[in-house]
Amino acid sequence: MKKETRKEEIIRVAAQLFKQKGYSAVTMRDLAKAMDMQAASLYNHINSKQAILQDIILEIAEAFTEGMNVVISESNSSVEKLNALIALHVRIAINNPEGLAALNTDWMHLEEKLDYYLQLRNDYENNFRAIIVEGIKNNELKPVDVEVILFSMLSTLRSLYLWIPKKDAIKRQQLLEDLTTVLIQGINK
Amino acid sequence: MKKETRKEEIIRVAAQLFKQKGYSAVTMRDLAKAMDMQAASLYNHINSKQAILQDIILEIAEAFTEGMNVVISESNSSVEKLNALIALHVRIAINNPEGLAALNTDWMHLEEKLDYYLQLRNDYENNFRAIIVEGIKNNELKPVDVEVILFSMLSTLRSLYLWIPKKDAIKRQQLLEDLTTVLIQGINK
DNA sequence: GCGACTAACTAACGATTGTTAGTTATTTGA
DNA sequence: TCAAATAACTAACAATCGTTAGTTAGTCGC
Repeated sequence: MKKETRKEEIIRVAAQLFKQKGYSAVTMRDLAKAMDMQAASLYNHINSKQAILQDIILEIAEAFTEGMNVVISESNSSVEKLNALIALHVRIAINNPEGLAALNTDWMHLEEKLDYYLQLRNDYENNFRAIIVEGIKNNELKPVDVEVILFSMLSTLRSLYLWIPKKDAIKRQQLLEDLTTVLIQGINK
Repeated sequence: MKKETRKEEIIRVAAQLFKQKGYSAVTMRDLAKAMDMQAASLYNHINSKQAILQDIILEIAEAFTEGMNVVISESNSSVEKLNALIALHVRIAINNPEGLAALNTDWMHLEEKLDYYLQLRNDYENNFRAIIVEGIKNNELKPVDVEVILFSMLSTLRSLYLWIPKKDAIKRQQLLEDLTTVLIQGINK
């Protein structure tokens, strides 16, 4: 475990504040107070407020892209791939719920990096959609509207950051199993 | 169809802007420009920026509370109640996706009305949870962790505002049916 | 025709915003 | 031991924020 640099600490605390109030409502003076220093001192470590947001969001977006590539290349059946994607979302949400909050609610405030982020997100959704289409085609999944399945799964997986912090470590292990049941098998008996 | 007052028009346009950038990032001058007037002129019709947010969010929150009461009093089986709740969310999301965006992402910026909103939301979630618990108890639903079912359904239903605007009127009718299948029956064949 | 209402305007207010400049104290590596 | 790097500070900048005051032009009911 490498020791956290001052810059990393600022970015971590910033992500916590962004989760509470959103990027736009957090001032550099808010962040400074949470770090117990003056606002101007922050600039010894970071370049701008915008750069903090980019750091937080793009790190996660790239982790999703990388995870998707692993899933596509390593998993076999469509349901296996979907299971692996659920696990990917749970893992990232456990590791960094605050960062995920920023990604989900403040991505539109990315400035120069907005196009890059949207490209990563579109690619990810297209890969996700292709797995579902494949699953329907080879008779693994019910022939329900692809967009509805995609929307339902992504909505749930993208909201994990809101719920995971409320669960203790023990229940988090059970979460992956239960979530897979609900999303794949349904709840009707 | 009653004619829209100037105040209602301002609130409707404000909701559109809030959906795009979030409450904090929208300035009164942004809103004025979208209304093709000066920022100061807005105050002939509304009391404050905060009052606009309250109008938007509380109207929807109260519609959900009312809808939940109807569902509880009128539906019979637990699955019927869940079906009715899905329909409730779809209906509200079709009627007012912009307002739902504000409710979902900017509720924490409610000031005096924050406690009232949180009370409505907690009551709603508790009612939703009780329906699921009842469904498991009377053997209508699989005995999966209640919180996971609740989380999964609410995440999907609360994200509807993001997806519904992309669908045309014809596909929206099919949406309710497909969504019910996915959320209740699952996608595995 | 006239007062009241509606709905816009210009000008400006004090507060807050992100950020820069310049300085100082402490810690570290050769 | 001493220069360099680290990390904080005070003071202040121009820009923008939500909002108020005061005014004006058009519209409606009597």
